[in-house]
Amino acid sequence: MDTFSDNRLTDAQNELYEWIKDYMKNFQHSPSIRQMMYAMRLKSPAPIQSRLKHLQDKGYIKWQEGKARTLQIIEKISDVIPILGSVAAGGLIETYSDVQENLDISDVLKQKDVFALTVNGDSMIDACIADGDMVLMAPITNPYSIRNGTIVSALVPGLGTTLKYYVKRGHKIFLEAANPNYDPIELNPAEVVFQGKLLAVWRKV
Amino acid sequence: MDTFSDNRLTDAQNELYEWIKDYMKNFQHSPSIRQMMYAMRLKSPAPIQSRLKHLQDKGYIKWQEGKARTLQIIEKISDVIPILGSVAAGGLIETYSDVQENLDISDVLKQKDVFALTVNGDSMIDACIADGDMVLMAPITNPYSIRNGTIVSALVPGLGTTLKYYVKRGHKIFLEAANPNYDPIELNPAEVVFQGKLLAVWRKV
DNA sequence: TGTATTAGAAAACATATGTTTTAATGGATA
DNA sequence: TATCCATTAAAACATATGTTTTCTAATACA
Repeated sequence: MDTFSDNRLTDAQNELYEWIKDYMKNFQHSPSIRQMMYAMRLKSPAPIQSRLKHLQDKGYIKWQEGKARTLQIIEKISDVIPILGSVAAGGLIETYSDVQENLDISDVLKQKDVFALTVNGDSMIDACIADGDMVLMAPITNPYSIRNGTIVSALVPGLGTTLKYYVKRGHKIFLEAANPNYDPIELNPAEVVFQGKLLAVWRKV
Repeated sequence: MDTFSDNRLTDAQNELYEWIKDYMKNFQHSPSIRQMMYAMRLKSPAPIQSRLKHLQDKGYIKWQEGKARTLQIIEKISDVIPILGSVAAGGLIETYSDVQENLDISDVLKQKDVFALTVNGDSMIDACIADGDMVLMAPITNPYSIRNGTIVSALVPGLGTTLKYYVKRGHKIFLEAANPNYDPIELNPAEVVFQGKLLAVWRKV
């Protein structure tokens, strides 16, 4: 007996399921049964309820009985990815079995005014930020709040923008690379504008 | 005139707004006005409606009038982040001005059965994959399709799972680290199960 | 072909829930 | 203190919507 056949969807069920997911992605809330009815070109809510029950039995959705528009999709939402375990990048470790938790990148993405920059060059290579990486940054509103060791994008007017470690010593600010081939840049606080601090690194291969 | 004061929320409005966001994150659908009423420790729906109107006027939410549970949070959804330009990680380059394009990570996330692994150790450090990084992997269905040089997670039964470069020479498979301190692992094809190939790297700082 | 099973239409029902109205309360302002 | 405004409570209303029932049409099966 195929364990998957239990959860397999009929065409009608699958069409409804895909439509629901699309609706909820667009509107951030559940559709009503009558909306699904129209979308499925039906003229009575009964078939929809039947399909919803099947989708529920097969573990695709759930809802709060009697409550309007309370569907929930049971599965990874957009930005949640199952973390299946750890991999050794040194020796070998035991295999992973099942989902441990979910990788949720939304907490970074949903922050206010997050922006991304493309990295050029290798001055941060020892911080594992490589040429071509995307760095996700949060705007810096208060330069005095930056802590030493933070990776920031800084604009030095007339010169340009750079990604470096922020280090403040006395009244001087040093922008230090994570690559010994580059010398620190020494600046007065008035000479530099800090644009963002590093939240995350994204590398697509 | 402060342009921000228009959109600033009162404590009551902010408490409701945060509660709504939390509810919708948890349930994937909108709460009802009476639920909000109870959550805000009120005994009548009128104050909630007043606060919702203010949230709407200030551009935080919207809904479909007369329809139950149709709230939407107005904010940049999901997975599109403005790319403001490049930063030098070498010398200095010109500053960035405006949005160049958007970083869309959904193409990776939306792939079928993508999963994530936590990286342990430093054997891939020269590939800029550091201890603690999350690697996003696509399942490998056909081991013969793996190209030399791909980074894969491989299960060596009885030993464990590891993240390495895949290299095939003749009838032997070599799992090579990106760190000269680690020796390649030499295997026969029958000894190893390939689970995923690297799609992207995610590092939250 | 005839029967059983399923899907759909139609109508009616129950209620969850948005909306409105009115009055009471509390806080700010003059 | 008196007045005004915003907030809340209470009640009532309208309807969107989940649910149930009954009947018919379509489909599968023997």
